[in-house]
Amino acid sequence: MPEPKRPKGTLTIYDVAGRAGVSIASVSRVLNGQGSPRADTREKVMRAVRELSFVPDGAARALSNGLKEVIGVVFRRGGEALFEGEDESLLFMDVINRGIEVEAQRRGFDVLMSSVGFDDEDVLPRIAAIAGKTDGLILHDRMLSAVGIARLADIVPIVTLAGSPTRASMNVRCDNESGMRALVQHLVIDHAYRSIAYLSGRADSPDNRARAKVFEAEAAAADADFQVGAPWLGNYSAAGGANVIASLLDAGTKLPRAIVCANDQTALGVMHALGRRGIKVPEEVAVTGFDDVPVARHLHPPLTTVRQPMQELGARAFDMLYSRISAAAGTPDVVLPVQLIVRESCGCATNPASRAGNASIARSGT
Amino acid sequence: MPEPKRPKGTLTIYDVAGRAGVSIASVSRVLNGQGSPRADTREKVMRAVRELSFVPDGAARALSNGLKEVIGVVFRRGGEALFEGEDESLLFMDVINRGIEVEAQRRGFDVLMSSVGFDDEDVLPRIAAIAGKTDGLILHDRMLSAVGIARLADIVPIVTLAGSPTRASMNVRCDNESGMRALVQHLVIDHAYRSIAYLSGRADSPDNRARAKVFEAEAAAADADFQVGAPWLGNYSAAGGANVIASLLDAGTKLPRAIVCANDQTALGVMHALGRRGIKVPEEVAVTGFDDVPVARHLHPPLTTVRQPMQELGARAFDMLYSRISAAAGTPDVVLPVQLIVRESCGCATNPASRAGNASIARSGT
DNA sequence: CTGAAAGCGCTTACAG
DNA sequence: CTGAAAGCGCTTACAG
Repeated sequence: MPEPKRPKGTLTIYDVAGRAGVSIASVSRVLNGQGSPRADTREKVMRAVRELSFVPDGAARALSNGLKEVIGVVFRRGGEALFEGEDESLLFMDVINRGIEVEAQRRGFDVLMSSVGFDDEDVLPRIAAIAGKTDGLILHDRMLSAVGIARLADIVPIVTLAGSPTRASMNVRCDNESGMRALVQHLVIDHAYRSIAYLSGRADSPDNRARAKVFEAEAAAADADFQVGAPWLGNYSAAGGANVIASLLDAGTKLPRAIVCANDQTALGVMHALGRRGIKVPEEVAVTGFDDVPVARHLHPPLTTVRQPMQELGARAFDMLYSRISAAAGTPDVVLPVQLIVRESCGCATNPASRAGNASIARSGT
Repeated sequence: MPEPKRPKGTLTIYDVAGRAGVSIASVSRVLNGQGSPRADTREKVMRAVRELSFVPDGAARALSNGLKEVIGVVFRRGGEALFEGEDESLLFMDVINRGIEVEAQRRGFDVLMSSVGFDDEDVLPRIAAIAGKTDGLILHDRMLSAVGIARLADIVPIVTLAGSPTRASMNVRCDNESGMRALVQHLVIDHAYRSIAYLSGRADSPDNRARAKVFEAEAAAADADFQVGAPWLGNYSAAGGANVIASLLDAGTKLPRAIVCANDQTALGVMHALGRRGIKVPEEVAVTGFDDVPVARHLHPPLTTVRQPMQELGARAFDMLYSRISAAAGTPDVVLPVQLIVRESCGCATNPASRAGNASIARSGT
């Protein structure tokens, strides 16, 4: 006997119960593996579920048991004009998000991915709406003020990325200090460069501040000439890096022997700007990045940088959120180790046998 | 007077109503802009909402009005062993997903991103669970059989990507036919290559079948020697492409003058394999891709390929789903135009003034 | 314009 | 083990 197809087909647990000849409570128990339903009860229910292709409504479920099994991830998108060679998809956020998603899946959680524009002013209402649809939030770098975080933290647990923990929220970040220390030491000690500059990221970024601080300390410790601040202010974008170089060159400034960029994107812009002026990297000016984005190994020369475990960063962020959701516990502050990746843009030698693609050995120029 | 902080803090619309001295209906109306609440009613409600940092629960809302304002996106992740230089983040899925998300946001929808492993067998239950949490589904290439789609389509509207529409689902895809036609004609006519092969993608992929078919037709029409099938079976991965070349070379086979790869990833693997054997691209063998992934312009030589409007593909997919959700209407089948991107791997000349990064002009080798 | 009340589709004590 | 019933936090006719 064909089923009387309901027009707007919302099949409910009542339909299943009716067809199986049991109560809705039994259907629910079978579906969720609660209690110990009798074998034949289970059979009847499963058959009805199969025949009807029944799928329980997530909203009803969430409302009933207070768990949506969804977390939200919020990040900034676009904003800076795209620079040639700079593609949004090389942004490391994607890798972090992938890490979050994979880990979430292990726990049966799904992930609401939501981006907000770089210049959007009042993002709190938007993030609040997401909070209402989820059990917890992971916020990428510089999404919300401490006040905004505190306000939302009353609604759902929050983990921030590359920030710092607050009274109300947890944080995961990478060990900028060790990474920058290794990088600067490589330049001023291994390569013995005596003049060196730090081309910054956004001034308000905690990552940037941490990197700048260690840069100064290590350069000073090695007694190298170093430059930071005023003319060297970038914004994490390739265009920002390129602009700084262009301005300095236009002003007739002599460049230092090595330029430490706040991130890979900036380094990309710097290398491009140097290339346009015919300045050779690394022969005349060495350039380094930070992040190890996928394209870093494909640059000319391949970029020396610091690799952050981005996928793990995402996974850890989810773990922290999950333990907070399920157990109201969780470490508030986690710092992940990083790794110096020596390629060629720092001036290191080349392995002519290998094409681009290796971690620490790659061929420079031709 | 300090609020008596509820331990597990779930603030509800009742709390707001109480504080504002109105009914929950009024709170709801103010919050949703329904009806015409009096100015002072609105005031009182908004103040209470602000003071309490109230955020309505998405699950309750969804259950009540039958709209979750969430759509699901499902795609395959990982699987193929990563090849050097091949990074997951260059997969074009990310770009498509970005397109979906941006468009969804315009409508106030959020996006549940969910990946399943490449080799996961029984994905239907997992996708069904996602269907239960959303108002509609966008399925990337080859996620579900027609039967699986039909089953889920009773629950939520479905848009597939790069497939074909079914009685129950809609589809968006790019115009493989025109793209491949332009590409092959460029090789056999503009470059006058007389021998040419198609290194395929996964045999079960609709995109692959469409591309293969046009390849054959155009090569035959130009009276060129062409090879397809048996030894030329790839799987869309760089490793797959490299393996085909290695096997052919090991078997002493003479390669054709040009190799048309099913996608950019495959071309990446092919170029790498050729490089290892000292075979020059494009001087000895020309290689082309399909997709125009971000890294394509950074290869050596820059890859000639066909650009698909991936971001727009995603946006259109959402639009189709949205009109189906909100109006029960929607075109079931959309085909988007593509563009031939001529760089250097096909044998085209170079513009020495520009470094990598331009669309159709870039410098080959050194 | 506003409030009391029903209902959205589940889960889960509570009896039996 | 199983069923009747309450309740999760909203929205929305329906009266007033």
